Amino acid sequence: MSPPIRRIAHLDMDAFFASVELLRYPQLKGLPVVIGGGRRRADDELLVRFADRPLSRIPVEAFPLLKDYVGRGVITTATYPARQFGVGSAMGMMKAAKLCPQAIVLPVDFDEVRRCSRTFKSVIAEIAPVMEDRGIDEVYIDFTEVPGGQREGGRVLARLIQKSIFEALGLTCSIGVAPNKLIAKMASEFNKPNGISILFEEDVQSKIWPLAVRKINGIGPKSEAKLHRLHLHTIGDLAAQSREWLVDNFGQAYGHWMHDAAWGRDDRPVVTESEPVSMSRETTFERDLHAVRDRAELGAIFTDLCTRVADDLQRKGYVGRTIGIKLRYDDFRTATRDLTLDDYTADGATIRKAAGQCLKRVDLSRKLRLLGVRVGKLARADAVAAEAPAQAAAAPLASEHTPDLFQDLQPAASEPP
DNA sequence: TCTGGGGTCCTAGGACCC
DNA sequence: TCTGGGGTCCTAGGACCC
Repeated sequence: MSPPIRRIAHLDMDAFFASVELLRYPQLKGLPVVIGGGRRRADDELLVRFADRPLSRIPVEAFPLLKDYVGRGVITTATYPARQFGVGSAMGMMKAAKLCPQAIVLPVDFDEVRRCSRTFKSVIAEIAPVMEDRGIDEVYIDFTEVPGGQREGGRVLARLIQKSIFEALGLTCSIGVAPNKLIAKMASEFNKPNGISILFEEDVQSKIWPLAVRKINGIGPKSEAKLHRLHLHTIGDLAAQSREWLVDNFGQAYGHWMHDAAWGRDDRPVVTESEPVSMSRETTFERDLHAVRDRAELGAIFTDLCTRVADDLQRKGYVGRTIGIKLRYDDFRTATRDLTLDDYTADGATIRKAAGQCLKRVDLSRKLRLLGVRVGKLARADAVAAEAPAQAAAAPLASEHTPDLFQDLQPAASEPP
């Protein structure tokens, strides 16, 4: 018997956030629906107005429309009918409203989406345990050693997984099965929605090379633009370049990676467990704020962000040593500052104090549109407590700060730019 | 009317140590 | 005193992904 051939699957839930909403509002099936944007639930009013009937009986005409949307949000997902109009993920809501004003807008229901995410992943794990989490709606699965994983190149197992997820949730997904993660990821897009695509090594030339370079997971808008300037458009164009030429133009690491990617080579394993590196909270304001003129408001937001990161750390059992801030100016430039402490912390006041130090080192004369707080260099709280019990116990800083203020930033803000 | 929020990884310079 | 290096940590920014 010959050894099993490596078969890796990539599974992507179809229009996940939107599909989850359609479970609740089946009357919207087949219509252009867009998820995302608002801070406030756009359907709140609906739920009050039609409190007397089941959600599935709320008339379609009553739903909020994209043309009435105001705010700074972006689209998280669009249903396939909405995509027909050119609306897509990460697009600003205002731009989308121009393309498809009649689309229905619904906010993200994170709790429900997370619940569905856990369910579909546990359904997969029961069938094929070597699974890598790639975010809320995607996973890689190693089919190689799964009984039946080799049949028809993986198609039989992929079908079983699709069917099991549909039975558990009523949601569809698309699956690509290929010799590695890189090709599987591209393959999963071939037959969307509710599709399966099986690729082998020998298909790279015919199925992968004609695709745009941007289809490679790892080539983003910047690299795409640079490749276009060099007159390279397809993955085949990329594969035709020598390794040396790519290294000369894109650097050691990226150049070698690009060459391998273009030839469909990728030996990354499917990783079933990983530890977080950082945790952060950030928020874009409803209107741009000024460090001095809107001091009180900013101070409250800043303290709240620190508190929320601290809660996240404590809830998940982590502590961190590097505290950082991020701000985005009204012209969309981004600045970050960070500070590494001697001791690990998950304490809101300690984080607030360190973040306040960071704030003093950044230009605050321009208006801000976003503020964020990050904690990095994470370690498990129990591991650190076991190593240094005396330090972990002491937390004398909690009362040092009044809860409002952005007062740390006043001196720097009053200096000339 | 521009462009969310949560992440990871890489690069590059300077400090500091051996 | 000069010259040369290697290694690690810290910091800032940026590309990319979901």
